[in-house]
Amino acid sequence: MRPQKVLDKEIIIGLTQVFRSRGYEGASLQELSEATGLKKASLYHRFPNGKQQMADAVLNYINEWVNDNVFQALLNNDFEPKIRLKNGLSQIRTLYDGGNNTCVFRALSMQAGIELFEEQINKGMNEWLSTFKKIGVALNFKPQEAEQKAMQVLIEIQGSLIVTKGLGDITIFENTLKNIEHHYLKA
Amino acid sequence: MRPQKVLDKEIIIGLTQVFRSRGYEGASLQELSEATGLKKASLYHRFPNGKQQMADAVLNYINEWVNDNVFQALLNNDFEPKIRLKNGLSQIRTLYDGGNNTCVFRALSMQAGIELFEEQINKGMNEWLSTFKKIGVALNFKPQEAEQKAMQVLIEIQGSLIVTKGLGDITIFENTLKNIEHHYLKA
DNA sequence: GTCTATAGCTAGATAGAC
DNA sequence: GTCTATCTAGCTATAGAC
Repeated sequence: MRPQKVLDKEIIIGLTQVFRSRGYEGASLQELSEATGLKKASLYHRFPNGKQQMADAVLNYINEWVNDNVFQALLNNDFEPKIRLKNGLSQIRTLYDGGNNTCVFRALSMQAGIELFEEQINKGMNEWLSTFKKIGVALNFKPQEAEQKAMQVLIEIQGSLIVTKGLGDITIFENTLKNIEHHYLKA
Repeated sequence: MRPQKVLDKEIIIGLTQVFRSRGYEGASLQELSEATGLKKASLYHRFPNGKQQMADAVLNYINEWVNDNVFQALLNNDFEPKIRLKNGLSQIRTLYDGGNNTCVFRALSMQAGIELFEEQINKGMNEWLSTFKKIGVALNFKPQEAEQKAMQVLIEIQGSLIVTKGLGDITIFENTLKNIEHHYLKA
């Protein structure tokens, strides 16, 4: 693993903004350069394998962020399950900026992207599933029910982000987060 | 409206395949040419405004297909509501080839695409919502419930397609269609 | 480690023969 | 209406000065 200087994180954040909004093919080196404040040649110094390595770093960064924030909140045994769920959903709200951001999985899973990043996207989604299964079990659902609920959560989050974008209405995303909470807590 | 020769439809189908799998920026004129069997210059003869007009035609084509098949099945008063729902979902299965196809709305709603096609995507999604609201009302849900259910359907279809792609498992899409049917018929 | 400059290529788009 | 040939601009990527 490369050593993480302070500046590195700022670069990754810039790359993330571009890839998540434009997708893999839509993200040009020029725009990546502008978003990071590094000239193209400097980006290639940091990422010798070019654009693919940059997108790869973005996926790793988001994966870490989700682990450290979303999953950490959901699994933190200092709180009771209901609170953990609320906190986890709150982190998800932050991750997608209340519905304004698109999901990196979505952005990088069109044809060209999925061919390059299939493994990471696959692994990432499975981690969402297994973590939400755990919170379901903690909330006293049977393992099989918890598994189904986890899949439902993943689908609803992804779907609501697409519909939010298509209709230009972030209340759709917000309502979906509320519905997810209710589905877990009412039964 | 341009006169629709037989060949025109084949061209649109080729364009659709490319745009839906690669997105707007990912679809190159070369690939569009290969998929349609027309050289680039010939494509420009048919679509003087270039790539944007081609994607526009794809959106119109899919919109028509959905109207003639999905919505027609859902609204056809020759059948009772339960049957209409089943038939509509069956058409949706065809539209997305059982989960193998991505949705054109999704493919064309990344940054570059949404800027160009916002209006059509917005309109298209709203037609899904209003049609599914109608089938909900026909199944005796209150208008407000029917509206919520319609939104839920749109979200679940879009989300399941994303997750299906990300996990490479078309049973996810199939299960979602089954769940949608149950949600309408059990209550 | 960052930059300017540029290579090599492919993109979208046109001109003009047939 | 379709084609070959070509234009320009933008792309990813690299060379080499500092």
